[in-house]
Amino acid sequence: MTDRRTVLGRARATGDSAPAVSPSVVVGLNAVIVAVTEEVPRVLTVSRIDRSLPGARQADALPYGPLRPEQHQTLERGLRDWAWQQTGTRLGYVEQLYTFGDRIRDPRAGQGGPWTISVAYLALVREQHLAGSREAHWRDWYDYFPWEDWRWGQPALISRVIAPALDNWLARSSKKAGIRARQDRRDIVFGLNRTPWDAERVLERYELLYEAKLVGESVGEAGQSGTAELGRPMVMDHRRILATALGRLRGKIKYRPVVFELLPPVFTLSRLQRVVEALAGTRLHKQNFRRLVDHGGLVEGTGKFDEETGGRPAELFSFRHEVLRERAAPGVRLPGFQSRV
Amino acid sequence: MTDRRTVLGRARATGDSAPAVSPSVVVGLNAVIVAVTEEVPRVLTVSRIDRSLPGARQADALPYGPLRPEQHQTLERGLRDWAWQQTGTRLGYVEQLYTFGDRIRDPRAGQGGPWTISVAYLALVREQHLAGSREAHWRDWYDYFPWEDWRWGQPALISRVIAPALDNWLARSSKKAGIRARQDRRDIVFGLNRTPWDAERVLERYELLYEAKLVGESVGEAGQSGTAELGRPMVMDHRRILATALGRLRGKIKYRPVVFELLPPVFTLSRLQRVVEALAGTRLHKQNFRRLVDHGGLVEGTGKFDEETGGRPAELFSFRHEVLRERAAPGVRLPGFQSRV
DNA sequence: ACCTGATATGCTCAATGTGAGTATAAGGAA
DNA sequence: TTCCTTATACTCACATTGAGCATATCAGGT
Repeated sequence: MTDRRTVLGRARATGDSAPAVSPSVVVGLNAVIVAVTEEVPRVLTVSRIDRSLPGARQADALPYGPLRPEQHQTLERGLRDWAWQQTGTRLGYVEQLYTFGDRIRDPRAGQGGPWTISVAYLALVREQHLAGSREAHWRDWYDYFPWEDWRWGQPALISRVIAPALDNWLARSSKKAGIRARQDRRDIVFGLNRTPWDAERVLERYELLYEAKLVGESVGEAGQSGTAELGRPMVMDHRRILATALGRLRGKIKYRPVVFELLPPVFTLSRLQRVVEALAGTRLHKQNFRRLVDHGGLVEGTGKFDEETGGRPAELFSFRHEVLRERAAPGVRLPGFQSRV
Repeated sequence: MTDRRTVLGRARATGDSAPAVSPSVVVGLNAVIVAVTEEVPRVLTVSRIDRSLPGARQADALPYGPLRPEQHQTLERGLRDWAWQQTGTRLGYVEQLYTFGDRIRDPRAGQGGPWTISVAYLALVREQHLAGSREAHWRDWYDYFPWEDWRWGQPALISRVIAPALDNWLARSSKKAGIRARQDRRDIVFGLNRTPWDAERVLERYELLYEAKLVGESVGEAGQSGTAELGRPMVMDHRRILATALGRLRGKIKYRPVVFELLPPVFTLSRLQRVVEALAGTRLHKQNFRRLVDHGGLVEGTGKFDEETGGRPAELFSFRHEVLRERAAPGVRLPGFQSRV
């Protein structure tokens, strides 16, 4: 108690009144820039050298840069700046995701070494060409998380690789109770043993694989079996950030009309549905989906038609901005899905 | 283009490979610690000197402290540490809220002055006595946001003070279109003109009042009319952080069983309902509420009864932890409410 | 013992929303 | 024309929700 009081005094002197400068903290800004082209959701990455890999190999990274206090007005503007400089992309819709700050995230930082805390953002853009940047690439985000795409049924990878590997992992627990706990966790996050698949648990799934040392980032120097299949690795903890973004986006489309940030001003309902399906990683019931967005006032027909469908021409729709005023929290709820088309 | 490339080169050299130290960034940790006692939701605050106020007056602040890289293992642990030192409270459930980082948030920081970015957390604790701390206080959070409590109908404050003041504000806009836009915004966030009240828009409401210079923090030196009524002010941007926390919590109780963090292990359904109502700021239909939590598998009866009710004794219930395994995202959905009891 | 007032708990019913399927429309290609 | 494809309309059973009525069980007063 006395001790607490003492420290409290210090806190007041240094912390609140005149913050002591802690020069060893670097604030990084990371951007998860998402677009959907055709049926595939993409994320914009740059190639970087990953010093934590043996031989300092090249690997994918998210556009990243440190906050420059003397230059950036706000965190978000700093982020837009870095995204523009590194990928040539002007961001539209941007939302803050999460701030990552474990010391362990950067292996270069030892005890007392420089901390990097990273403020990660999610940005949604319309599909576009890159202005000839050689180091920036649009990549299918399911390259990083192949187990997340259930549009063609449960990915074979899960039963073939992940489930056995996790069986192995849970057997490595010493106590009976520990095994039981690991079993539960595996079933919940991967939807095994008659537990339903929850599309939003992207981060939990990645972190479980990380803990079980099944993804490249956690394998370490020696290398281990079965990692190449489990998705393309990224620099440092960038895949964790990407997983956070994916999970958040999957949750958000259900209660906010953010999908339209990824679409041109006019679109067919089929195209809208394909974009939602690409993000959610599941199939939706077509008729019910139309009923939902149409009846729900999210879109309105333009009277024009798309002749390119190869069947009956589809009407072109546009987003009804007025819903934002009418309804409290409109989004594209996900009605039942069929894992087979 | 050439310019972009050039800067890009710099970015690689300094930003990614060996981050340049930006010594003028201080990372602060803020805690919004929430408990519910009886019918009132409370937040734990400390008294601090606010240099932005004339005469450097005392004002309420959130427990706050700078991240100490040499001492704190993770951001969250740093936060728990500060909360413990400043309020004597050990935190249980903790979740990251948002990272605030505008330069303008700290008026001491001029151009090139020290930036403070603040990582804010939401913590839920059970009601408890403070261990005799003289500067920490539990306060009714509706003291800060008196317009947010609709449990006894629409607060008189809204029609008496806020609506007229906002009428004044929208008339101050120069253009016709600007007035129309302000009108829409006012109606949406405050549920005026037959727009429904959306309990989650706490931050939007506070920011609107801030912009309209109706809350203490934005009035400035001169002082202005009608600010004392519009809630207790806080230091710097802490009330904005608090608004963020309240909105987030109101949203979260609907889809995650977090309310139980605020309750003892056993409780009556009435008490559970009163806690939810206190957070949501609205009344719920009693019978439907029980049907929801009971039928939904969130709670289970213990067979014991609370005799203190003053009527028929109420059964004591406890949280069913198994529900986390069974259902994807269980929460206490808010069925219809009656603004009058 | 009986009434009153309080709270708890059980049950009904209509309205709405959701999952899943069938039917029809309108294009192109064989 | 027929077949194939995609779009769009409609139906129907079932679950969920909003709202209210009815009954149960206590305390306290008469």
